Parts: sequence; structure tokens; C-alpha cells
Amino acid sequence: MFCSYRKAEAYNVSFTMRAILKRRYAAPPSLSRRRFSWSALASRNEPESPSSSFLIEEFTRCCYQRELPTAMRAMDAMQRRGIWANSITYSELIKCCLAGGAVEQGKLVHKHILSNGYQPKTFLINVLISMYVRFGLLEEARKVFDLMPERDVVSWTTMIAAYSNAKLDNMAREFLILMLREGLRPNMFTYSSVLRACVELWIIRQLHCSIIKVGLESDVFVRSALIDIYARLGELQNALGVFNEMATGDLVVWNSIIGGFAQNSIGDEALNLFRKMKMAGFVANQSTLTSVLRACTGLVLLELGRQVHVHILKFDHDLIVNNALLDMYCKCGSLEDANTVFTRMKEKDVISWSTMITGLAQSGFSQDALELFKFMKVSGPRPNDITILGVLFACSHAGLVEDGWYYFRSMKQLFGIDPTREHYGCIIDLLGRAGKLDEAVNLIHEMKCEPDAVTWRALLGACRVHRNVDLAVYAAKQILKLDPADPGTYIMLSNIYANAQRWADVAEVRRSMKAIGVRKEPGCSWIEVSKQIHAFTMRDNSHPQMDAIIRHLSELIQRLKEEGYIPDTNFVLQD
DNA sequence: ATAGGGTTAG
Repeated sequence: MFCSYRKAEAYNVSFTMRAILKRRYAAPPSLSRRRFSWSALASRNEPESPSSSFLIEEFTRCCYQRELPTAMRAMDAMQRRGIWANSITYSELIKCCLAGGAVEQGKLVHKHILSNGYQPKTFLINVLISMYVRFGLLEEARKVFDLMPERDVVSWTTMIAAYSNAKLDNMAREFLILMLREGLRPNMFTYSSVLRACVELWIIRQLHCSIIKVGLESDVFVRSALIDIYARLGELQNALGVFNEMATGDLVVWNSIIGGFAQNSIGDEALNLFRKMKMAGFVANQSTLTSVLRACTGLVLLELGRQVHVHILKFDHDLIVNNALLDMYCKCGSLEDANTVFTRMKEKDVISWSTMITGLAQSGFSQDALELFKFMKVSGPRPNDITILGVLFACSHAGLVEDGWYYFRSMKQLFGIDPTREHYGCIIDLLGRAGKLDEAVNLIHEMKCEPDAVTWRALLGACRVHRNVDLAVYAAKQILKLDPADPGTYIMLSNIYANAQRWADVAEVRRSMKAIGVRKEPGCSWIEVSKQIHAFTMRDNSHPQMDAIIRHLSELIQRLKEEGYIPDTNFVLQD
């Protein structure tokens, strides 16, 4: 059966033979089949001495039936006799190792393949590289790659994809260049992998051009990778361009474009595309629903979110969908629903906990957020930087200066997390709210990382509340150094001057705004009433029921005043 | 035969 000799004792199984074996071993082994006792063989006395062909056949059978331990014993016996199976059998054995997460066995297979001076072909080395990549052993993969005598497109693409997935973008791009220098032409696999490692628009445009040149733009993997990367950079027109060229549809391509709009806070367009997708006959999967939920979250569409929730029941076990659902309920202010989802979730990761903690804090339930964090510390996953950020946020909003300070100072020691700008921003906000402006400034000056516009904005906000004009001007200047066209800062500064009755300074701020050409984006709010969205923009009175709305609003304000409410004119821009 | 795309918290 195994008659074709390659080297001295190396056997080869032809492709047709492989098909026959696969078919035969897919069925349960027949009872009449003689089974070999591997334990007897392992005792070295070898009372039974199986023929080489029997060894190989048995080895092959175990590989195809994913019987890893027996296959390993068979391989061991083969190695002692200097027998090699062929590349295909070895690749099946490696699949066994991958399926069982058996790293050590995988390494043994590697050793066996290289033993006795046997030189595996490029195909088998590629399999070994991808095995190490899938085990997360990038350095091992690299060693094998470096030592191989000949590299083909698959070898290069495997490494490029590995680097892309590991977020080693520079390595991925460098390998593409090296591959091109070797005279190899990238294919659709290569392009779809390397695109994920590119963040600069000019590089993506170059790649896009090459893709069109070699005629690979119709490949759905390449297409969705292009759409995704354009969308990530906010280049939604380009993303749509690639999307619209699509002749046949593909669900992932739809998911890419819907996700792209959802991530760029263009929720209404994401929802429109979702509708079109359903009209085109596609059925949403977890990925689609996650993006749709994100769109609902961005638009605060609780009712639509609830409808999506019904579809999600199909994917009840999916962690990512549930996390998105949790966030939707939190951001839409329905903490009860969020809590129900959180409690029911079978699997919770650090994102679930952070979402819930931050959600509680953002809705003003700071104490609950801190309670939940205490519970997380004893029975949840290890908190990360974002969890701590939520905790600091809770402390800041509840005015718990001591607690916040404690968590901030001990986060490195307790959780091994170095404070980032965001943590500093939160604690500066905390100190600022408590009126400890000097301490806040001192903290900014002792920051290990450079303060950014957000940091100074936290201080500026505190200055506004505590009416410290000089410090506010200082903070505003720092913001405008980093972000010269920020309308919010100009408005804030102008408000602070107006509050201090410094009208000349107010005029000066407004002059420089005009000179630089800063314009405040018109304020906009919207509300969802019985599946209809009503949007209101500054100076836009086009709503059909505007008169009635204004009338009702003035009645409400009148009643508020009667109850003793004094309007906060701190934010009024003009005299 | 081996390599590739979309989804979650600040």
C-alpha cells in the first residue's frame, strides 16, 4: 500500500490515496480491524514488530481521526526506525495538535520532522510556521521562517498576517517590502492581511492602487479589509466607494460598512445600511447586531435597541454582543435593563464589568459603581486601566476625594497599572470639583506623561465652577496651544470672562475666534417619540409643532421658577 | 494541502 519510496525509507502517500484514507477513516474503525498495542511497543521489548507500512498506516489513521496521543506514540516508534510520513500526514497531525492546543506535542512533531537530516518541503515548513503563529509563538515562527531555504507567497503571508494580528504593524509592512524585493507577488491573502497593519492614508491608497492593478479588488476579503481600514480612518466616502462597487453581496462586507459608520458616530447612516442589508436578503449575525447596537447607543435609541435585543436572544451566549447590549442600556439610561443583562450574562469579561461600573457612574449611581468594583475585586476578572478610569470617574462624580485619591495612588501597586493621561484627567477633575485647584495644577506639573488638551480642559472646567479667572486663562491658553481651533475652549473662556463682567476680554475672545475662523458647531438635541426621531438644532424652527413646543416649554420653565428654580446663566455668552 | 476580512468598555 505504501510502496512509493522517496529516500531510503521515506514513504509517500499520493493525493488520491489521501482521499481514500480520509473517506475510510471518517467512518468508525471496523471491529474486525487488527489494532496494534502501542503500550507493548513503548516497553522497548517490542514483542510485536509491526511492519513499517503498518506503522505508517496506523499513524495516518490516528492523524485523520484526531487521536493525538496514539498518533504521537506511533510517530515516536517511526522516529526510532528513521521513518517519515509524508507532508500531508504531518500536516494532519499538526492539525490534531492545534485542535487540542497541544503546544509541546507540536514541538515534538517539529523535531521529528527535522530528525535524521530529513528536509521538509516548503509546504510542510509553512504548516509549521502557521502552527507556531496559532500557538502565539511568534518568535519560534520567525526562527523557522528565517531558516527555510525557499520562501513562497504563503510563507511571507503567514508572517505578515501574524504580525498584523499581533499589532506589530511595522513588521508586517516591512515584510511586505522584503517580499516584494524578493520578486514575489502578493495575492489576495497578502493584501487582506497587510491592510490591517496600515494606518496612513497614503500607504492605503498605494495598496489600493496595486490591488486594482492586479485585479484583486473583487475579492471579498480584500474588499472588506479596504472598507474597514478606510472607515477606521474616517474616510467614509472612500469606504462607500469600495462598498458600492460590490457586485454580489457578502455579509461581512455589509458588516464592515455598517460597523464603519457606527464607529464613526454616524449611527443613522449605519441603521439605513442595516435596513438595506435586510432588504437585500441578508440575515444579521452577531457582528452585524453588535454594530447596530453601537449605532443605537450613539443615537440613544432605546426603543430600537430593545428591538435589537429581541434578535440577540439567538446569540445569547455571545459575549461581545452582550457587552454591546449592556453598553446600549447604560448609555440610554436604562440601568435596570443593563443590570438584568449583566446579571444574566453567563460569561463576563473585564469589558462587561468596566461597562457596568462606568455606566452606573455616568448615570449618577456612583456608590453602586464602587460597590460593584469591590465585588469585582473578589469575584471578577482582573481590572484594567479602563476599569480604574470608571472607578475614578465614580469617585469624582460622588465627590469622594479620599477614595479617588486612594485608588489613583495605589493603582500601580494594587493592579499593576500605570496612570495614563486619562487617569490624571479624571483625578484633576476630582480635585477641581472639590475646589482644590492648586493641588490639581501641581498634579499636572508632576505628570509623568505630557498633559494633553483633555487634561487642561478638566482644569478649565473646574476653574469655571470655582470662578478662578486667572487660572482659567492659563488653562485655556494651554489648550489652544495643543488644539488651536477648539470652539469649546473659546466659548468657555468667553463665558468665564462674561461671568467676571470683563466685557472687553469677552469681545477680544470673540474677535480672535472670528480671526481664526472658529465656529461653534450648532447645538443639537433629539428625542425619540413613538419610533419617530425629532431633532432640534440651534436657530432651526422648522419642526411642524414648534409653536406648541415653545409654549409648553415656557409653561415648564414658569412652573420651575414657581418651585424656586433659578436659571444658571453661567453659560450665557452675551451680556 | 499551508496563509486572509467584519463585532464590545474610556
